[in-house]
Amino acid sequence: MARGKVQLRRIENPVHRQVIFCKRRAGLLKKARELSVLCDADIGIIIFSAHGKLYDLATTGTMDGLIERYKSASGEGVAADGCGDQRVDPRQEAMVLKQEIDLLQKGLRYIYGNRANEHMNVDELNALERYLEIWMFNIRSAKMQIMIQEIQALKSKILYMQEGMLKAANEILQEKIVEQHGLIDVGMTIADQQNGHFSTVPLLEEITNPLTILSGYSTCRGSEMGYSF
Amino acid sequence: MARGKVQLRRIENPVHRQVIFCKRRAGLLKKARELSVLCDADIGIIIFSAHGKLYDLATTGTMDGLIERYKSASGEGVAADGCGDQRVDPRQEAMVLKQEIDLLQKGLRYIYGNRANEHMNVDELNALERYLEIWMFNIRSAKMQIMIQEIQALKSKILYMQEGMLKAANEILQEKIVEQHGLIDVGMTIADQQNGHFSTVPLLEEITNPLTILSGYSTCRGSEMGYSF
DNA sequence: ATCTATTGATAACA
DNA sequence: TTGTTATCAATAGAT
Repeated sequence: MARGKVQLRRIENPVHRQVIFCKRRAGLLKKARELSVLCDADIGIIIFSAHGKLYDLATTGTMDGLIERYKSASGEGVAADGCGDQRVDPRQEAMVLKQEIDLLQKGLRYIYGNRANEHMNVDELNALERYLEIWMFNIRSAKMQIMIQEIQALKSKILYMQEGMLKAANEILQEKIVEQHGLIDVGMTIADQQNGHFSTVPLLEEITNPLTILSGYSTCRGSEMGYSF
Repeated sequence: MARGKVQLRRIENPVHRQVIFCKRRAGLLKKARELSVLCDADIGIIIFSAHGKLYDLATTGTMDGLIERYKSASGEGVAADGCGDQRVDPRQEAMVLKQEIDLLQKGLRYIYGNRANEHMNVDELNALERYLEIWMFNIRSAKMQIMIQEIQALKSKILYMQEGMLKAANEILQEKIVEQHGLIDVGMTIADQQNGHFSTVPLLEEITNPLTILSGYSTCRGSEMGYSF
């Protein structure tokens, strides 16, 4: 270091200690990142300051991922998960969710501009990308739901109008029939309306198809988010 | 450090990388111990070598203790878990984590328009959708940059290998020519090789193909955002 | 592993 | 916190 050889003992001056902590912590993390890059190693560092504040670094994936890897590597003899991976182990699910949260937080920080500290690798970016894709489909599905509701409301409203118009038309017809002829022409008039001569009215059958496609896609992982359509 | 400025990239020579890994790992752990003593901090370090071997350090207690402390400390940052962390029910934890994901989703909504309200109309959803598309674009761009760097590194490495092999092949040719014939056949021999009759001698033309394939592979998703190599 | 020439980290200061 | 500088510590390359 500089201007004085360092004594390997706790620094008593609190201000001095804080400054040294900040600088050496940065240096330690830099060294770790360098080692990770130079030698293709995966490194996780957890630092608690004297007051309990947490600082951490994970050069690969998330810290939780590294911790899991550590536990299996250090535990060696003990195979906690065993052979059957098919079962939906809640613990494992919780771990996955934690990693997803970690990823999203990192992504949010990435957006908000703290890019200096947060360097994401390709795997993390891929995971975040997949996550965002799922998110987007959830949003699109929600949008579709709203549109479907609006359309259904419009449809019922129009049906009501149609009923009213039919009723009025029938009344008029009745009057005319009574005036002039018999009851024969009434059926024809109704059939014409139901064949779609009102083109300004979107029908449910024409819109539900895209929604079906969306639902099918979103099941790839969307169900994990607790959404269903 | 010494006799040559260090390049912040993976060391290609395996022996060299192993030596550097050993030295810098020792240095990193030493730095961590110093920081721990000087500033009264609790530090845990997990290192996985490129081959998966584990090295670790815990300046206080055990690594597991630090990990537990890390989990509770980092968990508090994610969401208000104030009710107590003592319960270890994984299902409940999964529920909490799902709620945390929900919170993150709300955080993203906050980004796009500071709308605290739960319900979003179609226009808002459209805006959020566009925002996510931008986010994904940025992520894919970052990913592409990383991949481009890696590809360029591979290219230079392969070119270097090719140079060495071409040189070796030419030397072998020279020997054979001197041994067996005069200088008349030289042209023929070269021609034969270039047609692939000497399969043990990879020529420049034969090697560049895999490189092309690599480039093509990486465009499998990069092309979606308009990237090309 | 051990040994230096250099680079890199950083303690004190501002 | 951030930057500068004089020194010390780490280490790359060679043995």
